[in-house]
Amino acid sequence: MNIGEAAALSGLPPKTIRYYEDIGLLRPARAANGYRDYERTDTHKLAFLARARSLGFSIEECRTLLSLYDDKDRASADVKRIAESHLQDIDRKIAELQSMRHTLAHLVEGCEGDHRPDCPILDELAGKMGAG
Amino acid sequence: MNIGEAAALSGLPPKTIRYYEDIGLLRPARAANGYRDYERTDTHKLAFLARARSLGFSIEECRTLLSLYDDKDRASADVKRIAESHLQDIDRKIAELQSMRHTLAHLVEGCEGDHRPDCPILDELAGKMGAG
DNA sequence: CTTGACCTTCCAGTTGATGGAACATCCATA
DNA sequence: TATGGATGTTCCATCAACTGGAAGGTCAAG
Repeated sequence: MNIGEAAALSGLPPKTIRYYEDIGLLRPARAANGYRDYERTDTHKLAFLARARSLGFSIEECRTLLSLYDDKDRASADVKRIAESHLQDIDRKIAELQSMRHTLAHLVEGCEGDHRPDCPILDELAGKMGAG
Repeated sequence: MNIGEAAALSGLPPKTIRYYEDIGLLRPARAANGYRDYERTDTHKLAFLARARSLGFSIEECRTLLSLYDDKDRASADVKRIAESHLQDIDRKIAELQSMRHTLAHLVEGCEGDHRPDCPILDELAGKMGAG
């Protein structure tokens, strides 16, 4: 099938699919006219990639996951290790965002939000830490 | 002062400071020898930028915040609006990450993590949604 | 006068795509 | 058979927000 159909089946835009080919994630066959020619299994792998990416796995992680997916003899522990490491990444990001949220919410609270120019948000961003 | 000292005072690497100049965030004076020449107020602004960036404000938000910082007549409401909108962005990101975390943790839980090739993580990424 | 730390500019690369130009191909219809 | 529109192809540029490195200029100390 052509790239358009593969795109519809996998949920990835054609541009992205070509990009994934560029970086060597998935190389489809070529038809006589030079068009990319995707198999059913290719669209499965593309959908796999779409899902893994949406879960925040990096392209390099996806590359590894895909090779594990292709390897019928791999141990599930290999996959689990990657997933757990990614889980830790996510936890770190959440913690960081929550810390940012905390600080920012505090700044917003202290600001009157009126017509006057006095603004504790700018003051604190500027390093003039006040009472709060 | 030279860029090195401004970097030390603001906490930003010289490369980043030059980049900020490139994109028009902060244009310092130049000394006779062509070196950038920073004032005290410049280093305050650089530190302001460092802090705003570390709180996740985008460069464009920083540009706006900096112009508000410079404008003695601005209303604190203007600043508060930006900060609140950014707070919402953060909340959205946290929610997204937590949803990812949830799904992924569920996958990891279901995986034996042993020598056998059966791996629910890959299965589910592939779209074969099982019992769980 | 040399050494080395610092400064300058410019160009390339990062991540993960996305937009567009210029051109080829295919299919359906007039 | 012509033609027109929807596809497909390649390549190049762009986004955020820097970072690294090359090639060279300047400065202060010894």
